[in-house]
Amino acid sequence: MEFKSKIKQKTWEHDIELLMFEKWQEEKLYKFDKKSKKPLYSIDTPPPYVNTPIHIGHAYTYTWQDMMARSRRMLGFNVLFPMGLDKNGLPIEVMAEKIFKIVMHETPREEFILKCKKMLEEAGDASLDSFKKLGLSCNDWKIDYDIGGRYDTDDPEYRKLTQETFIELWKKGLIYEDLKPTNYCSICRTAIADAEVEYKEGKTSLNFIKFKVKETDEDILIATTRPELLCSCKIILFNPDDKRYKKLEGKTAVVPIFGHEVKIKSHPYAKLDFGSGLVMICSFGDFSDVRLLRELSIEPTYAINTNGLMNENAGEYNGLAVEDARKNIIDDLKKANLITKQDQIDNRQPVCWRSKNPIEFVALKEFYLKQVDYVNELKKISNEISFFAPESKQILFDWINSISIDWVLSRRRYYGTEVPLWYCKKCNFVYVPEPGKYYQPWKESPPIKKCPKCNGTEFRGEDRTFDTWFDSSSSEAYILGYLWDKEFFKKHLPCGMRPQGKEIVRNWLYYTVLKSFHLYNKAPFKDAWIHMHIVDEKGEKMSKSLGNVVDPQEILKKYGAEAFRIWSVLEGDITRGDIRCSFERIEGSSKFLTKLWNITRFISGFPDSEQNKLCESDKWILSELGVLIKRVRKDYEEYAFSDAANAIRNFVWNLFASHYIEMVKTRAYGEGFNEKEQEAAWHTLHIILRTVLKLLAPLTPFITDYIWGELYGKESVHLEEFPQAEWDFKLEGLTDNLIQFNTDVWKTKKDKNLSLKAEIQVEIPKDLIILEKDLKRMHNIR
RNA sequence: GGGCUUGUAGUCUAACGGUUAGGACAUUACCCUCACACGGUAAAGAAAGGAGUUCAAUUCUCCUCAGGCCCACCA
Repeated sequence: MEFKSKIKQKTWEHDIELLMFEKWQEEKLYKFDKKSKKPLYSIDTPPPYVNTPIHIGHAYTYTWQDMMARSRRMLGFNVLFPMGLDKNGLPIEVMAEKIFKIVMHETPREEFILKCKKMLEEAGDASLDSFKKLGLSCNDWKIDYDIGGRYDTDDPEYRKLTQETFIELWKKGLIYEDLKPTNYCSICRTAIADAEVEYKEGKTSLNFIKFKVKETDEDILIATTRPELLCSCKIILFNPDDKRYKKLEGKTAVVPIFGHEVKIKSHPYAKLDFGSGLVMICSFGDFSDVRLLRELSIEPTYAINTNGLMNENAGEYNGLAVEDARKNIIDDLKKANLITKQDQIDNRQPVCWRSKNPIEFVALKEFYLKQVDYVNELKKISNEISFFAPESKQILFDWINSISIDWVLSRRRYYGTEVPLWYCKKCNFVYVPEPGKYYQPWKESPPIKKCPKCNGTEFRGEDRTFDTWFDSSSSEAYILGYLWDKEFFKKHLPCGMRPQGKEIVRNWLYYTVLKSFHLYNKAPFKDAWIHMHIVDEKGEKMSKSLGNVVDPQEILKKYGAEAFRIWSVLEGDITRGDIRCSFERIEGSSKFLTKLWNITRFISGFPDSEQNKLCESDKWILSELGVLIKRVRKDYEEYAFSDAANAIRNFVWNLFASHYIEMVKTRAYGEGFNEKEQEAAWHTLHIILRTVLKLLAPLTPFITDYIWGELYGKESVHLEEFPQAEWDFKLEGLTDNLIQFNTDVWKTKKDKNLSLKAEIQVEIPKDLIILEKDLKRMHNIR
């Protein structure tokens, strides 16, 4: 029989990928059916920032999410796999400032917002092009199946949800406004987030200042870089192991110039070998002052105002800029002979990332969400989430354990969700509107005409926005249809899966847990998949400055999505460690696609016949296939796609192609076998191929669907169910000996310099005797 | 500085405390064997260092070293 393949070209050509994708889209292949009776599997995908061109890490992790979606679909779930874009907050504002050369606080709010919107519109779709090319099977609540129908976090609908959660939390009494020390830049005149703080290396003078001990009248030396804060000095600390100062425990010190008295206490924060070993804690010189005063329950005395000037607490330095106050106070201390020494030391000063101005802690009234009181409950709820990999759970717990203050919710920014509140101008009554609408209090009137308390008619709208994580931490509610069908939402919370990077465990994951606890008293998801990072070939972090950034578009263009996908899954598991990106290895992995392609070409030459009288070789490979199916199912259930891919590859290449196909080739051609035997081979070859295509479909959706269409189905392979072994053969025990026997024969022929077709005389081992007929033909055994 | 985490050939990745430490990519040699030279058959190549537990350790414990991540940070 002459070989005639149904498929002409010798390799998989990836040009066809985009056409296939468009066809899937037209057919609405992955349409989300909210009325489906199947159990729901929802994926709370991480919306990437729109302003960054999609990074190789996005390409990789979204591909894995797509594998979750596709495998769960085949396993019988109704899958909700939305795509979102994050369009709130600081990075957007910064980009707008850069592009339009404007400064946010100097631009009218309305105008600034319009500029942000304009910029986002232009950038939005470009970000999604790579996702499309990767073949992601996203779907959405509202849109049937169209990756362009993703959700945006700055959509009025989304912001409505954010505000609704705020209102609910407010009603539960979990939100309060309080005057607390906050990072503040006096040039930008705004509170700034920790993420906006930069550090500047520099020299500064460490001043050794004399204090008096009240009880003993002795002098002690305190080293400080911030003498202008003497007026706000609240306590003096020494290390518990510091023998020099043991005697000072509980005594009182008198602050020079200002004359107020403060306690002296031992505390491990004070270091033995720094300065004099005595440290004064002021309100507030840095983060640790804030932390310590809170820990020691000491009421702060603020010395600096929001305008960056010293206030009335600074006595004669009132009204001076911080720098000037420092100069003056040092002069005064010197005149009074109260400074014994000034050392020049290196230090890192926190500065505003934008103005490079030193940051001060000033008292600002901000909104807080309670969390400190609920740490144990949060841990309990977090324990209900299964982590992949399990070790990643610790990252969340470490963070929960480090929580010491409530969550500062409000920001003095423009492009974010507004805090939905109004204040009565007459009596200061706080009006909280009813949920169900998107409110913009800075430009709208409240939905009431009169103040319920004093009948006043004038209101002031709140002008602050939320921390963007306050938006993000409701993504699970958003995707589960909270806005459109509360019953559905209630029924399906917790969401099936939260996939995300480990670097945002402390905000995105944590805050979502926090809000879900407060609002629904439930864990937000069943599973959390926490990934590490893609690094370059040498294991270095990719960064623009190093010039080692890999653009996924380049890979997609050169090798295609399928090559990228099979590489991403054969290379390793990104939940267990960083993944190195190497073009060479992508090319290497893609050889498997060619192998699969050529196996298909071979099999496609034979009819897909029905046959019940299988030979023993057929039963053997089907036994192995049965083992593979079970294994892959388990791997898919546990998101171990890498393990599954390697198992499939190993089966296809090292068992099926190398041994089974070689064994039955002559039988399939009908040389020396009867028709029944020949048909048994055809039948088995097709069963295996069909099953392998189904097993691979979630990993490599293009090539499998293409082959499926050519050989088997009118309908897509992606509508198939996960395969089951409909046979019960148990011959997998033969495998090791079979491989060994074949290897030995090949080696013998090679050693004797014989062609593989040459006749040879060997003895077939006893346990393989059932395969005798195929083996004899395979090796041309006499 | 504190915490978490990881160290298997040039690279990537496996293996209940007992294996000749398996496989892949790259390398080398031989082979165009009618699905595939993006293939086949072979060859060479590995446990970071040290101590302990054990009859037995790549696997468990500790220390050192080297990465990675997170947090804090010199008053």
